[in-house]
Amino acid sequence: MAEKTKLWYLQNFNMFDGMSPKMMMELAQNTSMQNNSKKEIIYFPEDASNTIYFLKAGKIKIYRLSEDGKTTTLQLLGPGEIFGESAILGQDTHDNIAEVVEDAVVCAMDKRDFQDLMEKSPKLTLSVNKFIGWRLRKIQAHVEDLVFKNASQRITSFLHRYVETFGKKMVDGWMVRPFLTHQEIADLTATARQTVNQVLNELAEQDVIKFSRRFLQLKGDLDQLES
Amino acid sequence: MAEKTKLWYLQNFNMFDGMSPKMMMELAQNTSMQNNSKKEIIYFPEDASNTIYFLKAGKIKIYRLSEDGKTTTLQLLGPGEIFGESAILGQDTHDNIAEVVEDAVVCAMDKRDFQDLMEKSPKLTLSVNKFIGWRLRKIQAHVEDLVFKNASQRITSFLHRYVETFGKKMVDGWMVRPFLTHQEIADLTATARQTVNQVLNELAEQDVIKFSRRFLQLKGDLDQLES
DNA sequence: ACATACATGTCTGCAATATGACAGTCCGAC
DNA sequence: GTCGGACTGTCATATTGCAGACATGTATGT
Repeated sequence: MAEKTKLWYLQNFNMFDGMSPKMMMELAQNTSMQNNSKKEIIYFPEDASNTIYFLKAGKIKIYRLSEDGKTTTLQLLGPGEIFGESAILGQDTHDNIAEVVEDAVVCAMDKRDFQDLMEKSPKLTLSVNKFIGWRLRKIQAHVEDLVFKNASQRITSFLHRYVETFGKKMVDGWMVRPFLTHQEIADLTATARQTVNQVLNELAEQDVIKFSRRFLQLKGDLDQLES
Repeated sequence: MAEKTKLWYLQNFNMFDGMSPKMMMELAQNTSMQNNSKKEIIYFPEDASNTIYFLKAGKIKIYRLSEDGKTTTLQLLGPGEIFGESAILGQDTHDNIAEVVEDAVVCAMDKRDFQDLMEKSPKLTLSVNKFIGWRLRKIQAHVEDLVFKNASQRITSFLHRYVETFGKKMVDGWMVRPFLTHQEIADLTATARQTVNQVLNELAEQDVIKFSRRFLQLKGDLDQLES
């Protein structure tokens, strides 16, 4: 693949803001691309953690399974996000499952190459630290939600984040497309599928949202989805 | 304070393993010490995050309050652990409360000094990354526990970790001293004080543990405290 | 067009655990 | 040594939201 094309893939990651063109070229040389379609698994727990991934397009979920087959999703990631970061955090295996939720374009880089780059560029190291801090903050907020909020508050505030992150602002509200299945939302919010269904329909009844399998529309302002 | 003494304070942190004596001296120069007694608060949410802390002795808890006055403890830290790490992760305020649980000796270092040091020592950077990875793993496991385990499993497996981390191995089991209040355990496991009391007494009934306000004794092997 | 698998909608009962109340106990401060 | 506050032990009661059942709806491929 032409280096120019590779460069395109690496753009739009905040992490690489302010990097020299020379660095970016080096980055591009060490990167490989892949297209992954829905339901593909990028890695499993216990898989060797040698690679760090950059998500260029699509959505990825990071989740865990319990022994008795329950699922909990830790994060839903969109374009511009990094995953498989355990590779650069000194772990040699993954802890989670990474699965494609919407057809994705993923850049993969060997952890050694990335670490070499980090050594050369303190700026990059700083960005990485920021990113990790952000990830840590998000998961702490997740814990707080699980402990302090009830099921319908968790669902509502998830929808808030979902619309905020993935939605398009319209004159009269927001639109996200495609939408998730109720089961996916349940896994993200540690609730039951039936509860998600109920809350969703209540919100529609109150004319806050409108939804189908294909889309979620928020009528009006984001703060209507406050717990 | 003599640099030698300061050095003593900085020993026993895995993070500094393999650092050159010269580096260690530099570290020591930039470090200040403090003794904090039980119930003292080291920082609050929204406090400026300029300092990174090393816990030399005692215990610290990192926790959050909800609007309606509930508490959830994210971590209980013992000697050798780092906290306030948001300072080096690009956040300018803290998100949590850090409070002394058992009289503590704390080393504090300005984040700039620490970052300078990191730039000079790739080895330190690597250790820091490892530490952050470890922290991330712990909190992910916390989420998993909250979602997959029931109250009594959470309490039991917390006791497991508590004994493992802070206990002394005896011929016939383990001993931890001092013990926590039931409310503290409740906050750590997202359960109610009364539930903790009940589970604790059940375990005592089954002759797995023995406890009082002052100590917790595990009779026999750690794996008796498996969920 | 049909078959099949998957997703949604709705109800009902049940189990887990929080909450509130209150008595008894311990502990440190004075 | 005693007093007050905090911690522990044990109820009874309330509530939340999960689980199961099942009908309906929708997409996909042949």
